Amino acid sequence: MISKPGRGGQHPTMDHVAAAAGVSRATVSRVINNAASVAPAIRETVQRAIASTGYVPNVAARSLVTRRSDSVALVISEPDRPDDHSFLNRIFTDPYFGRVTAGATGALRPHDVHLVVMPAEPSDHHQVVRYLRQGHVDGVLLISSNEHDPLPAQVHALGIPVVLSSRPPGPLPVSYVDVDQVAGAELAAARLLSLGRRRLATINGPLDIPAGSQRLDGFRSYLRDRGVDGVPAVTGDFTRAGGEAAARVLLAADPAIDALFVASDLMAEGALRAVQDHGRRVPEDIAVVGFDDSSVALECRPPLTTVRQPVEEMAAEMAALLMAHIENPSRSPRSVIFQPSLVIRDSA
Amino acid sequence: MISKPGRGGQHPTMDHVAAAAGVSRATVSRVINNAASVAPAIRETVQRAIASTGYVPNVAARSLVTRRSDSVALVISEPDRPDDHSFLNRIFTDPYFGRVTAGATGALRPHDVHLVVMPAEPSDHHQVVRYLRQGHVDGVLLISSNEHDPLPAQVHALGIPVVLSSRPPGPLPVSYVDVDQVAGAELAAARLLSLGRRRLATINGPLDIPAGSQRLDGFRSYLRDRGVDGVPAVTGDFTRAGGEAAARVLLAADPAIDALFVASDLMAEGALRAVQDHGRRVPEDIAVVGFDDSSVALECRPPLTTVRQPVEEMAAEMAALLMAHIENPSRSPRSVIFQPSLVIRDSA
DNA sequence: CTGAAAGCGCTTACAG
DNA sequence: CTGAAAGCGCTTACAG
Repeated sequence: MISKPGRGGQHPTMDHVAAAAGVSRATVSRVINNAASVAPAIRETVQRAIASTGYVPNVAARSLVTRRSDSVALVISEPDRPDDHSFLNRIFTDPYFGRVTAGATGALRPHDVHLVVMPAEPSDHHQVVRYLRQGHVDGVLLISSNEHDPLPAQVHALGIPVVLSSRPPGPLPVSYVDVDQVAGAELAAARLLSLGRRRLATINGPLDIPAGSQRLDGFRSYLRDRGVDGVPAVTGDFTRAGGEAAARVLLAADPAIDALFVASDLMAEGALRAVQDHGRRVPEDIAVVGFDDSSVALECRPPLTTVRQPVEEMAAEMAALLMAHIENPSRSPRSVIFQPSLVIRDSA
Repeated sequence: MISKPGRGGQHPTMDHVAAAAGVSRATVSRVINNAASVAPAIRETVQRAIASTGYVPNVAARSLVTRRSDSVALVISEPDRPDDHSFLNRIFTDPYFGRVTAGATGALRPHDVHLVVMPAEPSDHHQVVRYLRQGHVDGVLLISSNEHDPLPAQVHALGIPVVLSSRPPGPLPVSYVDVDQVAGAELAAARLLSLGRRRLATINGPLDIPAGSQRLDGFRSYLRDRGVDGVPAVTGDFTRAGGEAAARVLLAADPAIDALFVASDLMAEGALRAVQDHGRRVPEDIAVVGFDDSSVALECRPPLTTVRQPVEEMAAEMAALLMAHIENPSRSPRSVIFQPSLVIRDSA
């Protein structure tokens, strides 16, 4: 007894089907893989045999020879935080990552490729790399925003197809998808200016991640070019609580600000609260523009005017690029940059 | 320096390691799988050979003989909705499913088992079943709340180990994890009564799912036993918008209600808005109790008093049960019921 | 404690 | 268009 029979009885193998159809195993394989060269009559016989035996291919055996697993990893590489009670919880309840997962899943489905979602704190990197090396997946979608994250380079060194969610830190010949961060910040600045606001402030994301620094730079330099200088900025951590705290700091320093650009909707939701707790109305006293157009923008009171980032589409594009690289490993890396747009609601 | 296996380059196999270590392939296999019977000196030699060759086992080959994939599916079976612009989006940004995913991922990690997350609308059932039959995974965690969902029975019929997130509809010999829904509703009712409220109302979940009907029944019968009858109820769909709409209906019917039990925090957040839009204060005019203790409970204004359901722990327990069933397929199915608790914050 | 050998269930050149 | 045969890279009874 080499191995115990499969749960629920023996599964039929390709040999059973071949016997039932009176053909060779090779022919059954060709029918299953839609090889062109099977005679219609035989194809039909085989299909009937497949149906009658209830045959389902064994994926391990197939993978062993094709060297394809038909699955792909979505690695979400995020720094851990001192106050992180639960890293996994933060990742899996974050609306941004949720949208990414939804977009990637949807795009992969027509390819019959499945997604293994792997949140990765720095301490998990080793495990992730080992997993990828073992050939569990055909490629990886790597969500990494931190400039100093070593994972993109490590994954690339594995020689496994990979697509990043933003420009790689340093010269890595790897495909990536991004949104034009600067253009997005400019859209926000222009809106606030057009509303006649001149006492602007901003809550930016962490400066060691491009989405943080580029949105800040874009916002400030657009304003500077139009004569608005010295715009105060406080750094938040892309969480609701971080946005709320940052807004308090800003309000304490200058209670008279009349406009606020917040680098994410989640932070904007927190900021809205701080502003309102401070007794100021939105948008009458302070106009607020967020970034992302995630579902929280609609849940805010008032509904948030925000810079829309088509996250699901971007994730779908990442998946499409990855599939192309898997299909053709010598394909040149390329980047796809999405243009953001302004969604005007009630907050500005 | 280990030579990296370039694109198209050969990964070393077990034979390479065996040759490098001067032993047989079988011995290398034993070292890798921690078989007890390897002499320490040989074990060490083999380990050095593994390191120097950069060998990593091929998982497909291993799976083919062990019949284990070391991954598990998390199937989230949900009805689609007429107004569902994006099913995937709804699933992946739902805080409840996020907590489930986090809990399961964390519990599986020590087993070195990975999670394939599969949202499944009714139209996807066929695909899901096929995926499971192909042996991609060793077992399935099935999140299904709808009483008429055929998937639990279908998956069970596959003979693959499965653990459900609630009592199966009908007599299915399958393990499941649940929270004591009735006890939770009673906790809410008792709290509201203890606050002196007598004009109570409730927003319940869909009645064709146990979490919907049991919370409603538990709430009403607890009150009835204490002389409070005819409590109005409106059904919501467990979304924020659904809760808001339901609260409006309730308020229109009886503007004088002084307490509200809402069957999920997400719906409670919506209800809070409707109540406040209606010019009524929480908790002064209307006390509100939610259900779940998800992160949104803390984000509400005021922070929500709610019935805590330890979702992450429950998901971890599901994972533990599943691993046990995989390890020992003849293990008897069992159910594990968690007791809810009341978390008192500001809304009641 | 270790090795030779069989076998897991497929796919795919290679002939015919 | 079809089949016989080799081979993918492992694990594991079986002998020694």
